Amino acid sequence: MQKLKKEFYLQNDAALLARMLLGKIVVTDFNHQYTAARIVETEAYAGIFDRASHAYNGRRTERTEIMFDEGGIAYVYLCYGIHHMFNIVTNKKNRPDAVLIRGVEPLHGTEWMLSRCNKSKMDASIGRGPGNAGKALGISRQHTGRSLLTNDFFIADDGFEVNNIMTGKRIGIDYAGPHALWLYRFFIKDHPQVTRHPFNKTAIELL
DNA sequence: CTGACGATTCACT
DNA sequence: GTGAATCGTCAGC
Repeated sequence: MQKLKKEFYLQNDAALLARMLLGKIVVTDFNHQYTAARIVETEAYAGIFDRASHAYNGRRTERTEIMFDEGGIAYVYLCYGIHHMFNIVTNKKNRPDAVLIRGVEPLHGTEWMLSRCNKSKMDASIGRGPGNAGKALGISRQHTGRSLLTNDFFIADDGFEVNNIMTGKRIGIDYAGPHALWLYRFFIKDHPQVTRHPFNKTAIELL
């Protein structure tokens, strides 16, 4: 299992990175609670020209400043006062791109995931949806800005080959107007940890 | 300081 | 498909 290097995160095509992150493994080992899960659904948020992005039009705030930093760190923010959304910051400094991790397949440390999700046995909801994915991995707002090149928080490649990649419209960004039509969501076809949504029906398979 | 809202989830009809 | 939960963030005054 190979930890992704800094150069990977510095690439400038957020959509391509979102697609390449499918099949990779998120590893967290906070407080000696080792958990690992395979990424099965992502969304790209592409810099200052993307109306769906928090960094649209170059908006810098205390919260979004982290997106303007160099790739290879986490951007985690609170949504609806409940859900901690885990993003991977990409691209060079002052190019505020990010990839939202929307779904993961649990691989290791399922006992920790169960306790974090207040469940007694595994089911498809563990890791499904951006809120649940971060929750299962123990990622919360306090991890925003954290490097993904450390030993307790990183992304790895185990050589797994993803076959059926689908792409479609991003979810929950109606406010983005025409940019809501961009095919910036990527997921593994028919995977149990992929968000159930009407957009899945209009998604198309990549060759 | 205030009000409106959100890159969601879950239970329920 | 509909609606409530819940609070940090942000723009505006």
